[in-house]
Amino acid sequence: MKRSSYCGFVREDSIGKDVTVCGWVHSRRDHGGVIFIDLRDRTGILQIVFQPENKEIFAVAEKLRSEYVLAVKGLVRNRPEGTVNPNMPTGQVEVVVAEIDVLNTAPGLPFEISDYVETSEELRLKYRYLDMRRPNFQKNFIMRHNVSQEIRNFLNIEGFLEIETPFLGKSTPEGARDFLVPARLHHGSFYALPQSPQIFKQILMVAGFDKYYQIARCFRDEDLRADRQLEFTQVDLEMSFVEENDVMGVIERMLAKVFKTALNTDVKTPFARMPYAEAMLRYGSDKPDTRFEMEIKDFCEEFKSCGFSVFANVLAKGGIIRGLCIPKGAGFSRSEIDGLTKFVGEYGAKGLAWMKVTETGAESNIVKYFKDEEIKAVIAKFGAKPGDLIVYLADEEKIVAQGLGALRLKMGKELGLIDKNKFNFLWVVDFPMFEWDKDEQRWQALHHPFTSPKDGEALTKENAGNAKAKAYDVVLNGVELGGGSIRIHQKEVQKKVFELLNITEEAAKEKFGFLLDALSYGAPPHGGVALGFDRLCALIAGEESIREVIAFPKTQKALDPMSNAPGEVSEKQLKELGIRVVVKQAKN
RNA sequence: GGGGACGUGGUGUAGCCUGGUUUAACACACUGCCCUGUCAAGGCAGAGACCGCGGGUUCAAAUCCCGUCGUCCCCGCCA
Repeated sequence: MKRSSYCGFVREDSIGKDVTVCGWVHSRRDHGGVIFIDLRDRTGILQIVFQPENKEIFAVAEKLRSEYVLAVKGLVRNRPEGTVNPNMPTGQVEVVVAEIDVLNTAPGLPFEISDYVETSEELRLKYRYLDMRRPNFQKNFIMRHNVSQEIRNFLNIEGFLEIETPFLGKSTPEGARDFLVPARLHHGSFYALPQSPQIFKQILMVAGFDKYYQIARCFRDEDLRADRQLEFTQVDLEMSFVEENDVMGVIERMLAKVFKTALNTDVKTPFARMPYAEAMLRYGSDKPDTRFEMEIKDFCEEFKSCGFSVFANVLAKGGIIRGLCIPKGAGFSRSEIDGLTKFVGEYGAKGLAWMKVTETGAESNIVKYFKDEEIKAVIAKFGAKPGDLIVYLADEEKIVAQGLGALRLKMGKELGLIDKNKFNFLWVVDFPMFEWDKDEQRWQALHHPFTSPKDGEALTKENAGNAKAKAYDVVLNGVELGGGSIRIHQKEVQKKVFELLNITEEAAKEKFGFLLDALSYGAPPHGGVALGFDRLCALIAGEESIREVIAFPKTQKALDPMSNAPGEVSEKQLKELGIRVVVKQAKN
């Protein structure tokens, strides 16, 4: 039997015609005299009917079980009056089976294939081929395909060229841990899988390809999270003879197109823009979720001469005091507030000061240390109402911002302040060039070492902390969708940046001398951006984890329960690679 | 490297705090039978777990303690 239609495509216009459909038995409803089967393929579910008049076929139908694979031929007809199912796209019609081929059978399943039943992550990954049969999952993957095609179409029309860059490259000194691949022909040497196509795409600009893109797999050997996998996909692009606005404009138009196609949502362009410093102050994050207010406020001024020694000491040491007003939080119990304290402790905060706003002022165990006008100033700054809870962190700026930022998000979620139907796009701009690494006592590139400073920035040790970069991150609903920058195209500027980063000339030459060489041969001004494609798809699908939009992801411990990767290899393989010692992890 | 949550028939959970009256309960799935219009079908009957694994406490452990393994979330890390 040759398939004439997908299940999901059999609609009213097929009524009166014969169709042949193929698929899996999604469910079977045996009424004794009539048997219904929901036949499922990637396009949807179609009801097929077996009636007892056709004894031979009816006997076959009685033996069908979940996930058997069928080909059936029959007449499409309107369902009898009163039996139309308005919840199904194909609910108006049904196929009366005249011929059937049972193409395959299946044993009892390890879990139900249903959008209604949650199964443990491990089982789902072990039987990923069954997990992926779930209609929601299929929908996610069809969406992912459509989004990637929309991106390709858009970029093609805008004049971008798709060019592939190598997976086997050279290990780079900064950034994430590389995956290494031993070189069989050069014992003792290793290729590295790319963390991103960054250097290659810049060299493509030097080569004159002007507008490049690639939907590229990237690899980072770091610990996994709900939004991080060892390998992930980036929409990577780079352009020549452009400035920040040009690159940002491409991304805005592209994302607007994608959201229109995928969700029929109109995205307003241009996106809002917020300087990095403002994002850190108001939201305690470089990827603010602006779907709800509850902003952080600074109280260094209000408390500069307060009588609370904890605050005074922090200020004296150059720290800061900021606070958050939790609406109706005064009802929190002491242990709930202890929970909040523990929560901000994860971000390095040593404590959490708090006061409950009352009709007359505020109350808590520390209120006595403050003057009335200090408390009034705080309440006025927040516009706080009686019944609200105000919490403060006092510490070095990074800890305060991160702690309150995380607390803001947690409270926003728990208090239901977030409108899930909103898509708030935002550019975070004016990033600093460098960030001081306390542990290593040196400047680190906030973005990457090829990021151009703003015009006229002095690249001196004294100004390193103030220098701003031509860098931009695109944020959606508190998720960092991607980021990019205008790159350094002049050798002299690059040299200065390396100096500040403490990368010696030799080290720079050794690690990416080929990029520096390339830049010296007439590099055009250029810049680009990379978007996390998995994160984008997860947001569109409304999924919390990118695993829901990746076909074969790894577990949190970086394992694949289906293939059992990673696995041991033979002595012979190791010998060929010139690897002599196998270090096995000790049992304890 | 660190913190937290979870682990009970095939699946999802309850029971665990306050150990014994649990022959470990419920729902879904599964098997058989009934049923000619269901669609997360319905009815009846049935099979199926010694409670992740190891050790300890106790007269007695799914329940308390220690360890271990696995899954997830978070911090660190991810330029």
